[in-house]
Amino acid sequence: MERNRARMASETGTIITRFAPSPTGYLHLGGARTALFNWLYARHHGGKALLRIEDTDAKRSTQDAIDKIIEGLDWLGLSFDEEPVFQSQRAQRHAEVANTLLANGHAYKCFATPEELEAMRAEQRANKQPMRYDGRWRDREPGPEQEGQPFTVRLKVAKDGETAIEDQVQGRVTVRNEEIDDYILLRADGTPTYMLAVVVDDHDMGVTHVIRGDDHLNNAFRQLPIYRAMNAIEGGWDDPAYAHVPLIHGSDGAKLSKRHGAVGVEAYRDELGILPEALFNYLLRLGWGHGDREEVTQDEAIELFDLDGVGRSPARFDIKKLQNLNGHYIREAADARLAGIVAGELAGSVDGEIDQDLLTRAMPVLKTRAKDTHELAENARFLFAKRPLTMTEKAAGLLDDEARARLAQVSAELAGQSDWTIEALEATTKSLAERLEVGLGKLAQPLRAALTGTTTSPGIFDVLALLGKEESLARIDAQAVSANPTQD
RNA sequence: GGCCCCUUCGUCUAGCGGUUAGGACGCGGCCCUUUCACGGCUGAAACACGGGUUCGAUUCCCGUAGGGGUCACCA
Repeated sequence: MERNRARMASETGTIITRFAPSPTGYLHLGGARTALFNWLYARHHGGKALLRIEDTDAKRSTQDAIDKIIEGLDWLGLSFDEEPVFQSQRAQRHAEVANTLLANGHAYKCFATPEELEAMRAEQRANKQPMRYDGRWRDREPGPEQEGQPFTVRLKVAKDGETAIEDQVQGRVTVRNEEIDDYILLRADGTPTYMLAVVVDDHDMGVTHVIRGDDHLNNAFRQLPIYRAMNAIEGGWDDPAYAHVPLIHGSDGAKLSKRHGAVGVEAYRDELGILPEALFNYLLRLGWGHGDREEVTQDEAIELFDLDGVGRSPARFDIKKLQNLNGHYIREAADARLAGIVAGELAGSVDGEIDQDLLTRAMPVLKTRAKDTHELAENARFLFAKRPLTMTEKAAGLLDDEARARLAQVSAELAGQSDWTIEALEATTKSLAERLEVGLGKLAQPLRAALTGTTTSPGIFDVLALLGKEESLARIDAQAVSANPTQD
């Protein structure tokens, strides 16, 4: 695959990005945004967005995590090109590159034991020296005593000069080469380290733009020497372009933790009732801006997104803004789709069948009143309530004798109503209020309590129309006579 | 601790030498109104600090402070 694709990419100028999560948990917000930016950059430039699962740590990687990540990406509407690459399956190729490096003098064998290295670090720590490998095997030939001993393969990094990258987000960043130690490429058991694997995989996959969290910024300076060494040896290993995106912090400014956001994206759907397009939009605006644009659809995002719109400072996660955006997208969403979601959420906690058609018809007046799908479902619950309705405390308090008497009058009036439409119902009720010389509220609030069991709901005429004449009158009549007649 | 990055309203951001420093969320007020929302109008709210450069700095440079990241035979 490898070289062909790499060559093809550089020759055609096709932009190739990749999202490379390690499947040790779920797809959290930070990962989702990194995935989003990679995806958008590729789509905007007509390139390819690839997915690579960095599962080389067998102890921590699980199939469940892999499924969760892919599900999460899918839910957000991010579809990647080609089948995902599993890093664990490429160990041989990684070793091959390490050996090429070794054979060409760009890497060397190190026989230091883990214990020895730990002692070295302890000493550096005690002397307040920077902690890094001291190069003790860099220029040393193994003697007879090393015969048959385990060794690691380390990259031979230039000791003088400096390395600079033109980061697409952070700008020019320079690090002195002495800061970069001869890190391990191949472990004593012959398996590749992450640092080697990313470079080899990115190269072989033809990745032209490495867009990732800026916790990897320092890694760029460690990874670049591999590209340069391989380029010197066999050519075709051009430096990729880098874009290090600032991390997302919790609302308290600290690193994202389980407390605030380091949960899988599916939790936003299941626990917070968030729509994928809302999270998509929110994530996009977290760290990226385009003038005054706030509400951006997926298609618009593809059109507008570019790396120069990405900010350099870390952003805090703000649930309030996400919820506001979610409310916006709920109002935009198709009624039938929302009805489907709500039916799913209500299933099991509602007696009898859930009439999705009724739900769909109710959606236009329901969706302006919810900022998440849970709230939407709760607000729809009255549609399926069974008589006698359970009253909230406020609703019960509202239904005093006077209110009940009014309900009886309304019932009598509405019983003769043949045209059960919002307009007709409104006209009838208003004229009744006028005749009784009371404000409409005096009739509407008791009606609301009787019809929904609560004091807040969509417009009362909408409710009447939705419930239909028979059910409406039944609910009204159930409350029109005092449930607890005064004993006198 | 070494190295690297960051710093405009509480939060997300626009700004790319000269602006009444703009928008959005949140917050306050008003309007709409049968409740709750939605919607509309409106108000309070920011250039971290100190030096430079410049006729002029939010904007460019250098410090300081604060925040973050990273220093494994993890990824």
